[in-house]
Amino acid sequence: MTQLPKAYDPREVEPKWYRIWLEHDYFRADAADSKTPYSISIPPPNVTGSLHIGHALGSTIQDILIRWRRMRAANALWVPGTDHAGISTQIIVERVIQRDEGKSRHDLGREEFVRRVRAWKERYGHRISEQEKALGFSLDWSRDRFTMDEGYSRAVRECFVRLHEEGLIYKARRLINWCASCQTALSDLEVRVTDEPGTLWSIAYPVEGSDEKLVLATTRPETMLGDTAVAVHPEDERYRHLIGRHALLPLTDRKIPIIADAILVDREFGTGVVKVTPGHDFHDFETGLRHDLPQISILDLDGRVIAPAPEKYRGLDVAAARRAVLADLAAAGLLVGEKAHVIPLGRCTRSNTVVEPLLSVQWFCKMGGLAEPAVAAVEDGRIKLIPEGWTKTYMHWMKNIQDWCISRQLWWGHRIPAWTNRRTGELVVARDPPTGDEWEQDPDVLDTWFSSWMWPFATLGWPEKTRDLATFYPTNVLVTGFDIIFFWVARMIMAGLHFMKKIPFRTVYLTPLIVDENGDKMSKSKGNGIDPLDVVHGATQDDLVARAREQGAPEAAVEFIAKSFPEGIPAAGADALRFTMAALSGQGRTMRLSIARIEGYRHFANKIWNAARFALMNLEGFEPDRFADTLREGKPGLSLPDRWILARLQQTVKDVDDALEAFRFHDAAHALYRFFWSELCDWYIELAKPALYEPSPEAAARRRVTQGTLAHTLETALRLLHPFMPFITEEIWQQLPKPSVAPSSVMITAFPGTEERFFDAEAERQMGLVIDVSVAVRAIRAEYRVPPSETVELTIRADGERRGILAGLAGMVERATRAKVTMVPALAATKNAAKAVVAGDVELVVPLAGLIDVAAEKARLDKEVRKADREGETLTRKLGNAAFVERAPAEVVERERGRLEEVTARAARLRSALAALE
RNA sequence: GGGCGGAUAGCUCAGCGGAAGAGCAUCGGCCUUACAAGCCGGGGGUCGCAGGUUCGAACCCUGCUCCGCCCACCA
Repeated sequence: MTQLPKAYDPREVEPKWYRIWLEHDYFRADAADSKTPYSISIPPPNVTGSLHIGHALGSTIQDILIRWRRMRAANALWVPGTDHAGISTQIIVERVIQRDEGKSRHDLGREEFVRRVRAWKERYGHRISEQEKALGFSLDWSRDRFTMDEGYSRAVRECFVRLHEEGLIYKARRLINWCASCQTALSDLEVRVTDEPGTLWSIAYPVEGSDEKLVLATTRPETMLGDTAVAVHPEDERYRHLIGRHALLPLTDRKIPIIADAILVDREFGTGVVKVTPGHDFHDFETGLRHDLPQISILDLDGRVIAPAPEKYRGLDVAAARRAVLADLAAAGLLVGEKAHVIPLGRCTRSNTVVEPLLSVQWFCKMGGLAEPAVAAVEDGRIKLIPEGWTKTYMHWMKNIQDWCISRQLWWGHRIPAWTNRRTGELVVARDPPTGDEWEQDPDVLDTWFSSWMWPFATLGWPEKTRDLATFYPTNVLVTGFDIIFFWVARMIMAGLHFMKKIPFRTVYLTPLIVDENGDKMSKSKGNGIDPLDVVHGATQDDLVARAREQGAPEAAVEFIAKSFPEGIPAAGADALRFTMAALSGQGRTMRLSIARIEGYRHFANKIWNAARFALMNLEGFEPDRFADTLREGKPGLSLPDRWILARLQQTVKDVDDALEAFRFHDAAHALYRFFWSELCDWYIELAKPALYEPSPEAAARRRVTQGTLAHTLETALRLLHPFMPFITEEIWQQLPKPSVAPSSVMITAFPGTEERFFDAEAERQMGLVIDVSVAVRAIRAEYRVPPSETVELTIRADGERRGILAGLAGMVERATRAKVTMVPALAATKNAAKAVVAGDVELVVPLAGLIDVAAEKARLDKEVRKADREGETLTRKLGNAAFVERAPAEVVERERGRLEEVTARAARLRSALAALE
């Protein structure tokens, strides 16, 4: 038999098996296979980034599903890939070039810059797949996709052109969110609104041809230079007479109309008057449309004041312009109030720059019509969101969806397939460039999400009618974070239904957000993030600090890292990390992760390892084929522990399968953990030892059956565990003696199915009795500090059936408690003994001459009596309640009666034991 | 302003209508020939607060208090 090392070391085992799995092409799916397809497309990570622990969570869950289904004979396909991630990639590369060469992207020029980003992608793109391999993910690498590879780019153009042909994509001058630092338009979703302290100024606008002044409040006085109206409420008596007249816009020579607009004014600050700046405020933009007002832009793309604002302000940035305007208003006596005010301020989610609403010509996609079928698909249950609570969030957003600004003023991305004729100004949207020199392509690129919303079908070959598409679309599950429900999930549903006429996936499983031990979101700038590879391979404190510095983390983050990991991170292996992910996945919306937790499951891996070591050391002479036949014939020669562990195993198979079916990964993980550790290791293996160690020829049959049960149980458990812990299960499984028909890898074996015939209530009842008795005796031993090496006398008094059962199982109790058991029909009174009562009226007596402190023993028994009495009282009261007996289900009443009987018997036995001490 | 989560043992969380649970931490005893990354045993909770429904509530309903997230002309 093979000798395994004493402690499990994943470092060599894991890469070895991944290599072998790849060599055998086990991850590859065949679209022509007749098995039921089961497919998942991985949410593509940013190609220039590296996986963080959140990816590890989502992908572990996907791999569990894929491996489980593959073992359940599905044609399982998991599509890998990466995303070009427009803005964030461009920013990263720009920053690096600036740092290393002191050049901006404009210094390099568009073509060269894009070439550089591609080179960057080539250099770092492998990092993600290396991480995914280290974590054991069974992705079909032959189908690896990138959102800017050639085929995908074609799909994006096709999508754009079709939507344009259908009139769903249009170009318009609109107010959009502009980030002056990224120099691009942003969608609403890329703007984060926060409440920030600001000031509310009151300004007086003189009324033309009158001494009256209109006082209005604003948090953005500089935008007054772009005002094109003043609005009052139509019902407001104070101003009704001014409607239709004009106000003299201070600091300018313009006069602007006084209009009535209930919608706008209702929302304002209570003065009853509102300035209207359609070029710089979303509400005002709408108001401007309602009243046909001119739209004036007084800021350029860098956020500097431009004409038609008066000459003296031009060139100032927003802050400077604000100071100048306020000073001039004050000088003119028109600044009449100022107070602190909290204002909601939009900031760019990438650069944190304050976002400026700017008038700009952009491409938009009409969403209303696309959203309708996507709402219906979720409403009628064709697509299910898990946890269900997210459905409402999805619905709300979808039912109020706005048109989507899809153009971005970036260089990295899918360039918009639209060309303008330099001579005629004609605009052409087409799959391919028009011929001739006079055509100039739109300089803008598409929002990244405009390519990723096609992910589930574009990765399978769309727009071609591929075999993959026919077989694997729709995919079965989407596993992703809830933070991108709007960005991505909702849009994929819309795109899938629009282009494929079919939902893109049946189930959306939304993972929790991983936060640190303090509940803070993990981020590079804080330094509280955990790199999955550090968990897998381990890292010293110095490693962690050095790498953080190298990646340009702020000094505060470096300090945080040094403080958080004084001992570094111990190598836990991929399996332990994966199991942790599964076990913690049920934690609502956030999931706190700490190294200590992962270590707990590393211990579990070691436990599995050692159980296997034990088995392999004791399976000599075992013949798997023969035992397989034996099991098929029934359960001949199986001992109680054999029958019991096989029953528990079946229960676990059922629990795990049910849990996976219901996407309850934590339930599955806990069922496995409990079974393996608390049942297989703590009880079965311990009770199996005598049979395994017994060398005599007479015991050979017994030994063979025990070996068989142990091997069978372990092998089945490994298959159950495989989706969670693929490496260690493979390593052990390969070494276990198996029936000759077993395939070449555990990953292509059949996932265990529930076999009803192994359920065994009687075995569970009997083992329950052994366990109860053993636990009680161990407690006595511990209480009186009996040295573990010392054998104690144990007298058991039980009646009827229990007497028979326990007499038969005395050997097991002896083994579990290091006792010598004597069964008696009646107890003799003794003061030099500790007593306990279990299972109603089974009495246990452990004589401990010289060790018993009568007072202490009395106190111990008294405590037990009181506990039993309390329980008895509750039950008596409950059963004395006529309403309960009448209305509660009969089986509940029956159970409570049984409990009362049990507790009453126990109390009586304990009392007499107590009396014997008097 | 609105919506959605959460509040259960020292910590992190399961349980979501019929006996309060797990892991970690803690305390005590053990190097017992698979495993000290281990084994055995113990302590620890008016299940956020107040009402209600029910024979029965940690669980369902109503209100309240804290904490977190999301949306914000649309909630």
